[in-house]
Amino acid sequence: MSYLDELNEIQRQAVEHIEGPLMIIAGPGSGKTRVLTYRIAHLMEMGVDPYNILSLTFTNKAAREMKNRIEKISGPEARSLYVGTFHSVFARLLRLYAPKLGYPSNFSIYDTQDARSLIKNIIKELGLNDNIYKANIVSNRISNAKNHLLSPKKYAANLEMITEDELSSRPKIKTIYKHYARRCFQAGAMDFDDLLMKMYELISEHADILYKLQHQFKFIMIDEFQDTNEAQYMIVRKLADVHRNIGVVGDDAQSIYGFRGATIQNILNFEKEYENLKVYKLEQNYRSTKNIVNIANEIIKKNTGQLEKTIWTDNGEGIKTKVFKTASDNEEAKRVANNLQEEQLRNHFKNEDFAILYRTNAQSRAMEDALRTRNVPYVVYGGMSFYQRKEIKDLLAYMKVIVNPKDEESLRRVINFPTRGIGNTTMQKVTIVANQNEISIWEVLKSLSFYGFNARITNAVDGFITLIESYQTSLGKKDAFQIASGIAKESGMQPKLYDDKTVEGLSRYENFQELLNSIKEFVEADEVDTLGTKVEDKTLGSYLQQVSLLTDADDKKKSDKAVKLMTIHAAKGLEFPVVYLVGMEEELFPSKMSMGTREGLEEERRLFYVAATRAEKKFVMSYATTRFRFGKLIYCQPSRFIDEISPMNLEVIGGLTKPKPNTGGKFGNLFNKKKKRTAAKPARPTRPVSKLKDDPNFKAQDASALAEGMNVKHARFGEGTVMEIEGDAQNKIATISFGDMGEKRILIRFAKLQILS
DNA sequence: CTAAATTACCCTAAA
DNA sequence: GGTAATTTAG
Repeated sequence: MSYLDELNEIQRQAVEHIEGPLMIIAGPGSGKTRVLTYRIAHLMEMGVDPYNILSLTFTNKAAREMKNRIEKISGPEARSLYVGTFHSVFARLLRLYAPKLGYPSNFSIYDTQDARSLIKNIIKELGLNDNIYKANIVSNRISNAKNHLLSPKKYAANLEMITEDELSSRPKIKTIYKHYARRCFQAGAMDFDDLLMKMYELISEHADILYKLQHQFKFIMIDEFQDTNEAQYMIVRKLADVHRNIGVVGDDAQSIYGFRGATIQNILNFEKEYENLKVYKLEQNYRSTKNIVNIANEIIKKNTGQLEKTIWTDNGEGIKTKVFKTASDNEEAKRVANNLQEEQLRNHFKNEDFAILYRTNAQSRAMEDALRTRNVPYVVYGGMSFYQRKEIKDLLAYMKVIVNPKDEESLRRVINFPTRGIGNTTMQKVTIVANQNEISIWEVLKSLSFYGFNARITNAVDGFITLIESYQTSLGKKDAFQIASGIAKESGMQPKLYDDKTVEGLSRYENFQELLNSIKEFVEADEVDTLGTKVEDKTLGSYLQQVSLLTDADDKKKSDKAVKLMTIHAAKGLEFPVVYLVGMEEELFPSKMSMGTREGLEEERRLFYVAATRAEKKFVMSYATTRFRFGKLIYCQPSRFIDEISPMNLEVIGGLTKPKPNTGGKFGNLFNKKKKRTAAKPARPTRPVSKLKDDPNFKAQDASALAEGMNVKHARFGEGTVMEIEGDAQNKIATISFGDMGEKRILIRFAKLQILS
């Protein structure tokens, strides 16, 4: 049992814990994953059947890694382990038992976008004021309810929820929720939160299923326990109720998902609920320098009420953490990029040794620009991810409709894309009919003439239905790739994308092809799915089941040889030799939204704690005194978190960027092919030029731009002045005066004018 | 109905 | 700064 020798005393005790509940409080870098994996390997060594072990994580990546590591120790029998994210494990179980709840077993999964769009429709249909009932406020509310296991009925009867809604003058949310739930049900669809709530319903209402699962999962492990919400905890508690072999691993100081219902109560309850609980505290940090550990400790000390523990390290002192003070967001990005290249030259760090972390996804752009001009390869995680792109969602929607034609959101996406003469008015009428008869949109479409629609529309719709149904009949016979590539062509989607030769169009086509390739891989690969189990089933249904829960952090093709850019949230559980934490400004970090309450602010502090403890060797912070937000310049104060660190741990560096070294070819690489986000907008085919001169905002001075042979297509004044131009003035610099804003030097890029100074 | 042009809106993190 | 929604011209 050589693996036990790699552990320290407490780690070993935790690994050797077999029966009964246990809680591992694991500080950052304390070897938590190692303990988790070794414990599972050890259980198997002690004769526990891997089939009886369930291990839940928050990301697919963590699940996959865990499974691989166990397989290395224990061999192929590890494949029978049930390892996965809460969502993917529950989705898989729900596929088996969905009919018990009245759902089809090939139910669709609605992502946040789908859910929002449906809620928006419902708000409109109910005739509510969409200024008050904003889709994302309502959807957050519903999500919140589900995380607390409140069905529409329970919600309406819940005094607290109702009062809150009334106080915010949104008393109808309960009605919207009711409609939303019914529509999802009719569409045979579950949203992310349903995967939890319906799972709970399933085991609450069906004793036989509960019994079966309780006896299957004799040992249950939960990673990142501090991030579980009520629904997740209640499910697991029920599942573990017979054997009580439940092990949780977590760190209250790293609880950063309060916004999706995570509650520290789960850890506190856990101690009460399980009397013979054994607690193991892993306090030694093997990851970071003393400087970094000190900084993290200093910050977290400001929080009240945490579990008692002291994180310490035997590692070297390390260097002081640098803080860059810069004049603007772009300066900040340049500064970080320059420093990064300096570190590469002087200390031989590689691209993949760096992570740039930020509080909000929008901050990536400046960083991307700076890295791109220096030819430093990078990958951005999160934000507008691959699976959220329109072209990807559209193709997936076709597939989802084939598998589950009742899926309203997917059907809406594709019914008129590419255009086939079925417009908004038609769909509005169809929706009304569907609602009146309490049937799905698909069913209405199937008998349009019965409901009195005219022949032209009926024809168009019939064509669509025939197309979908022809693929439905081959669902059992053809594999996922055959169907996907077939519908891609036959729907006209692929040709349409192919014909678009604009820069964005090319990139869309590339993405589209990439999705098809990945489906091909899914079909051909003798591979494992997100749960790490071998997939024999290569049908479309099987593919869709797993793809709905993928994120771009799961993309194995994302390079290991690049600088990584991500939010702090996305960085949880990861480690990097050098970490830059950018945007250390009040209202950004801590976020303005969170500053109102003590709990909010404390969660931001924990977030800082997570960020700092990602770093092994070097931790660098930066802030800007001005920044563009929503296209507007704002002034920023340094984050209070900087003040909460004693100056002896920091080295503050002010001033402006040094002239950047020209590193063009030297670090050049073929690899960073990523396109500019603000990609070239080739001049549109001639259409009437905007009636700029009729615009009351049009200023005579702008005529100077026209005078230089540029054809102004579109102009936006006031905040963030932008003009779109036609012609070949690109990459030239012009001077234009803007009335009271004074003169501006302007770089004409990609048919857009950008103000330089 | 379709496609371009224009405006409105986002304002934190995500499975 | 970027997209989704709405308005307008064809």
